[in-house]
Amino acid sequence: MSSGQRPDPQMSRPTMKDVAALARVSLKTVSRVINDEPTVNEEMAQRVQRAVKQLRFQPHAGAVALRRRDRRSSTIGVLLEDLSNPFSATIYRIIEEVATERGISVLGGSLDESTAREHELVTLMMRHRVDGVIIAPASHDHQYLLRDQEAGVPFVFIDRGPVLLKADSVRSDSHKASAEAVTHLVNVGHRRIAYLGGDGSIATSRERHQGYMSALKDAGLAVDEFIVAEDIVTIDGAYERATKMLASEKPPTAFFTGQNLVTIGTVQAIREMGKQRQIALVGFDDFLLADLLEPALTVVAQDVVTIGKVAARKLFARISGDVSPTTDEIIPTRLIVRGSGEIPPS
Amino acid sequence: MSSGQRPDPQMSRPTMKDVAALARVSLKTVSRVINDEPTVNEEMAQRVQRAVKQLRFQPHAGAVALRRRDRRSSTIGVLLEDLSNPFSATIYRIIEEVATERGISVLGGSLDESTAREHELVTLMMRHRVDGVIIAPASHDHQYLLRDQEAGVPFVFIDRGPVLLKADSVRSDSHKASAEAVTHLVNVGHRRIAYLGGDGSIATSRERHQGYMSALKDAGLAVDEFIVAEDIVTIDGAYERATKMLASEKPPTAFFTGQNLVTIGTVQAIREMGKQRQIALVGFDDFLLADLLEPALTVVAQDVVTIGKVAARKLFARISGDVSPTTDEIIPTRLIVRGSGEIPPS
DNA sequence: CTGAAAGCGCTTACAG
DNA sequence: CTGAAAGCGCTTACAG
Repeated sequence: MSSGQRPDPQMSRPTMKDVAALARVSLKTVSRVINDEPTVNEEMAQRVQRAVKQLRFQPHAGAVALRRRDRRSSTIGVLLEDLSNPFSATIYRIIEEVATERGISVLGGSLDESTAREHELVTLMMRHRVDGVIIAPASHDHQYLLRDQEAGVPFVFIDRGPVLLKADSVRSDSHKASAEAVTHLVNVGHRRIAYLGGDGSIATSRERHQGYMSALKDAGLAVDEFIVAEDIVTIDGAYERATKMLASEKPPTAFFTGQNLVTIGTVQAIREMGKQRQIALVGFDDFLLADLLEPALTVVAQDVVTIGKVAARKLFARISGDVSPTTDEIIPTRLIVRGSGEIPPS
Repeated sequence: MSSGQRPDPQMSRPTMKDVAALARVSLKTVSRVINDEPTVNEEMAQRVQRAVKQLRFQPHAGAVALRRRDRRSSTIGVLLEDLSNPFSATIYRIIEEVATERGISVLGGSLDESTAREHELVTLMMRHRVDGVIIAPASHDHQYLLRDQEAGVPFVFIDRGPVLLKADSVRSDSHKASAEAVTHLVNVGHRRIAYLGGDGSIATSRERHQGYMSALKDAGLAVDEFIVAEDIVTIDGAYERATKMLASEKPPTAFFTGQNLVTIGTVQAIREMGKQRQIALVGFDDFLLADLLEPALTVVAQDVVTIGKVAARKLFARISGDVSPTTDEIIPTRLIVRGSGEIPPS
């Protein structure tokens, strides 16, 4: 019955009990040494250290979490839109960085704009008793998180704020950034500026659309619904809409595109008509190679690194017991002028 | 002392005990219902179901794992080079997909080509008792994993094979793909083809370099070390080396670049000298927008999606008890002809 | 079919 | 300073 035997096909790993036996001390003493409690006899401590090394003992994180007073699992959950897209991937990476420094592991998940998937993944995270969650939600009602919040799990919202829930959030000012981009085009002389944006049910998409609208209004320009599209979710979709607009009788002289994929599809459309030197374009979100296109792409860029860092720090502060009022951090965006947005109307 | 009370500042979550009390059955019966064991009286089962709903009970994954005979934690570890780069991010996403279908959570980590970080993160994963690991290793000696392997944790290597360890692996044939790319340039008429590659200590980089060498040899061409660089790790580094080569007395007429960032830096260098219509270029790895450059980029593309899927399936097969001999899956690459690789020497 | 007891691998609270 | 007992939230093995 000693744990040195292996009844299973798979060898069992050493436990604290094995360490205690080898070091000829009690379980509790091993626990003390492992957790760096100072009140241990030097000689015993060394025996324990040696036994730990010899057995290559690694404490079972699950068992530790189960028994600890604070029930910390040393894991956090990070739920983003799609970990394969550059925005989500960068955010994840930054959070991972901050977490690893603290010995915390990260459970990651992609929501794909699906409320159902969000619910599933949150449930899964809760079963794992993560210490906190950073989420770019797909859903539009976050009351369901209240229960877990009250159970002590902090949630930090990223990119999109919480709805019907009080929680910290970190994001860019989409409205202002979009207005800035459109105003930039107005200043270059454009009067007929198209908007192509992503799924209008997403808060950030709506804000970008509204930023476009208010910039037009401020410039005294009327909105022409024919050159406004806010339901584009693929590169091809953007390509088609942009092509249609450009081929119309009254084509736009400039585009503001509210999302990465939309920007790419629009570039393709403009390029295919050979109009890349006539039609202006400003895109939301920067991406690798944007500066290698011809003309290079003018964009409003989010400060993705800062968003991730601020969110991670906020989460860890909450986990460490920070109970100050929730905050809504707005991270500044930056207009990067590269050429495509400075083409005057012809 | 009932768990309905909350001595802590943070409310405690309902446990199976609470469910049992509310449903007026034993713990074991609740366990049976939750685990879909069939031998439960219909009426009791319903009482349990109702109690579970009412309390919004979620089983504690850690406690379950601790007690299960097989000790499954329902988590896997995914350790890749850098989750913010498109290759790693796509792989992660695919694995996540396959895992989520099975109710498995994914702990992700970036190794950044650091052996130390690899060791740390593997240790962390082992503490969490992950059921298996998919790893694109930074280290060049994987014996240290033997212990965990024997303890029943399957490892699937991705992108790079295991060294001094027997384990499954899934990757592209870097050597063959590179040779193909270089031969393509030879067939276009090039006799002076430069190689710019990433960190030569990485196995895949070495294979790409060797593929370049053997293609030259097959074509009866001599190697000129001046136009070979295999220690480039940044876009700027590639830019500088390419610029230097192009500015030399005997510049190359074509480039084969062994990695994404290197390709981008080389494009910048060629472009800045205004030679994008004279100098040919084939890159290893495809990327978004490669087809929007002028000329569009010819690349050898890895089938990232298949690599991820095959690795994930292999891991889950192992976790489910597959004990067949280890395999080394080679996923075919594809030469995508777009223009930059078909420019003849001038 | 149902339940009381034991125990997974640890930490806690309490004696000595 | 050290250790024996209890218990975290579950499943297992075993009676009834």
